Amino acid sequence: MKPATIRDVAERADVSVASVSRVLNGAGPVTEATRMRVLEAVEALQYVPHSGARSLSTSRTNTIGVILPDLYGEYFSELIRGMDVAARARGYHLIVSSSHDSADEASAAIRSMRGRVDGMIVLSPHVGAANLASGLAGRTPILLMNGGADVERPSIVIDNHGGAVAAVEHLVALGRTRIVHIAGPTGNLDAEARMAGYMEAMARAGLPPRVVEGAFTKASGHEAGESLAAAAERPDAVFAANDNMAVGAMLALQDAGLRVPEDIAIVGFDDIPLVSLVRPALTTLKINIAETGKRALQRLVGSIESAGEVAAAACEVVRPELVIRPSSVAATTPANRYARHRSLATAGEAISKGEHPDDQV
Amino acid sequence: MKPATIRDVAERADVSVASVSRVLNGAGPVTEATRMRVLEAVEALQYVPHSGARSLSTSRTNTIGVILPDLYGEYFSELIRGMDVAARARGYHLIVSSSHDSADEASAAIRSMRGRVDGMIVLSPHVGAANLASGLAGRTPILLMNGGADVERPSIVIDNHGGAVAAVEHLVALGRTRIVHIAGPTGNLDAEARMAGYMEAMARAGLPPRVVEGAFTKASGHEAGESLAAAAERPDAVFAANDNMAVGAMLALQDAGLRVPEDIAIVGFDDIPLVSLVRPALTTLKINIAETGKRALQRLVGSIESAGEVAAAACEVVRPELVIRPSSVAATTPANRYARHRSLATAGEAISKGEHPDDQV
DNA sequence: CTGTTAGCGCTTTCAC
DNA sequence: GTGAAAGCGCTAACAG
Repeated sequence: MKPATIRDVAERADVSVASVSRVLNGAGPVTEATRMRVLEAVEALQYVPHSGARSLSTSRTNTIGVILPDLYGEYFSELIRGMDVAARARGYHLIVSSSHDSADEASAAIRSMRGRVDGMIVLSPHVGAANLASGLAGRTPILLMNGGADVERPSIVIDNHGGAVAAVEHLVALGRTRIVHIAGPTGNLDAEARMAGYMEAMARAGLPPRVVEGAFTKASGHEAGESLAAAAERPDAVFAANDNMAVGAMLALQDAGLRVPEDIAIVGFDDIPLVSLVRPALTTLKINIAETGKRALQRLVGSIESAGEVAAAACEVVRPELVIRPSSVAATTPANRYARHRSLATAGEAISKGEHPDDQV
Repeated sequence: MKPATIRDVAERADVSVASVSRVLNGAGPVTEATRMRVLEAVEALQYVPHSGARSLSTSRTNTIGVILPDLYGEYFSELIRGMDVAARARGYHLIVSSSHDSADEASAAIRSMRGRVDGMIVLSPHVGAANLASGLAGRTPILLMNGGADVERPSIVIDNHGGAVAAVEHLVALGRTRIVHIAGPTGNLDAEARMAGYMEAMARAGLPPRVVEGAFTKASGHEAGESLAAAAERPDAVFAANDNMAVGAMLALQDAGLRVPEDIAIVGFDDIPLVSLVRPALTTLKINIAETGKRALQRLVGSIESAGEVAAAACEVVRPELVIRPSSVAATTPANRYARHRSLATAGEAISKGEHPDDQV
């Protein structure tokens, strides 16, 4: 008892498969009479077109693939959410593939998507432009989001350098002088650009740079925080390469008895939803993550549908915005309990405003 | 300059397409000689099989669809992460579809997956067993995770009732008597079961129930918290139907000047990563979310590959585990600063242990 | 307006 | 061992 095919429908409606196809796709002329007959047959047979077969003949899958290095944390889920919204609005499906530990795995994943997607968005830092150029994806349109400003192909990059500079300048303006950077993993282009921005801004401010390693994870931030707390010369500010590490570091520092921001100010990067829920809420460089994902998908679909026209193979830059929260600037009122209230109010506000529209189980 | 097809490879290797297929699939006998020739041609032509076409002839897509109501927050991202891990381990792709506001939309999404997936995991609360039964998905194997313990078809459900009872009993054991429940959205089976558990446990304890509405979102929890803080008779404990609402409520209550857990204890449900990062960390009913997602995928794939054998159409139950954190039980030491330390240490511990393996940008 | 037919790219009997 | 050919389900010319 297999599902009905277009042929079954044609038979039952006593028309040709072509007519059925026409009716179903709203393409081509059809009498109202046949139209009805077809629809009735479709109904009776519970017919649903086989999209795989359709793809084969149209060579369009209405699916776009997303290659991620990982699926942990809010950064990626926000990104996917944005993409999903845009995709569904344009009638596309999303096929996600993550956890590629090596360049080989990522390549394999990309390859395995051929014939399955109309284009893909690639975030894997392992996948260099070289890999892609080597025909990995064949003629499949690709949009890069892996931090490398690639002038040759469509991509979206964050202005990491500018963001980092803004972070440091903010801390310097606050009078902090011993500003440490918790770096992201080496090899990650976003991480490296943030570090470069930090170095440059520090140099410009005439301050000695100090970098401790991190891996973009909360755990690595926590470790970094512990080492800083135990260090001989304690910093008075931390600029972490992403929010996860900033949160991890903050917990470790607080754990060590330091007050944030009085003893040590903290600035993160990304503005994941989490940062406005921790205490104190984190100052960070805000990227509208979901919006960026949405934008990425729109651009990709645009270039797919314009089918090779002006491919607008440009590199779009997203400029993060400094959002100041209590982790760097204590409330204006000196009294400590007021500071606390201030911080809570801030977070509360973010929530009720629906800034991060929220989760459902 | 279109991508090479199997025919191109056959031509170049001077063999038949059948042989190419055999070599590539490792099926059927082939001389080492032709084998080499084929592989060489594949290499030269950068040939990658068109999975769409393969699907059409094998009627297997190696893709499973995931229908979600939403994509907000950590619950779903953790779930997807678990599924993705399991999927990739078994050679499957994941196609996600979310944001279905209505039953119709969800149905359409399910239907549009026909011919595209080998099976699907459905979480949309809108999709009742009835809809599914009416052939929506045709013969496509489905695994339900929408809270309804459906004995007739494969599903995974959380023991919401038991979890809720455990939550209330925990609070009662702590001596709390004015325990309020922040409920999830009506119509959501998980939410309703949690509420029922709450009611039963309260009755059993001889305590008057008191329920305030919520919607599983942080914002709704925040609102609920505000109303509770302003209420005439202030509760001394809150059991929220999920962690998001618990966190939202906690922020509102703290905002209103209440101390957690001294003035009011809070218990959530789910154990999303976030809850061990807020202050105080939240007591909650832990579901190993990623693990559950992994399990769901494994079961589905199992039933797909056993192709109708003992379909094990059972309803599997996941029992949440009460994890006690400082939001319900203050540290043993009376001094306040110690309590603070305790709470931080707890969270720090969770991080460094890699309980929530973490994010990368 | 409608039916016929030729593929889309691959797998898979079934002969040779 | 290998090749020829028949589809998988659908769309898209091209005739009628």
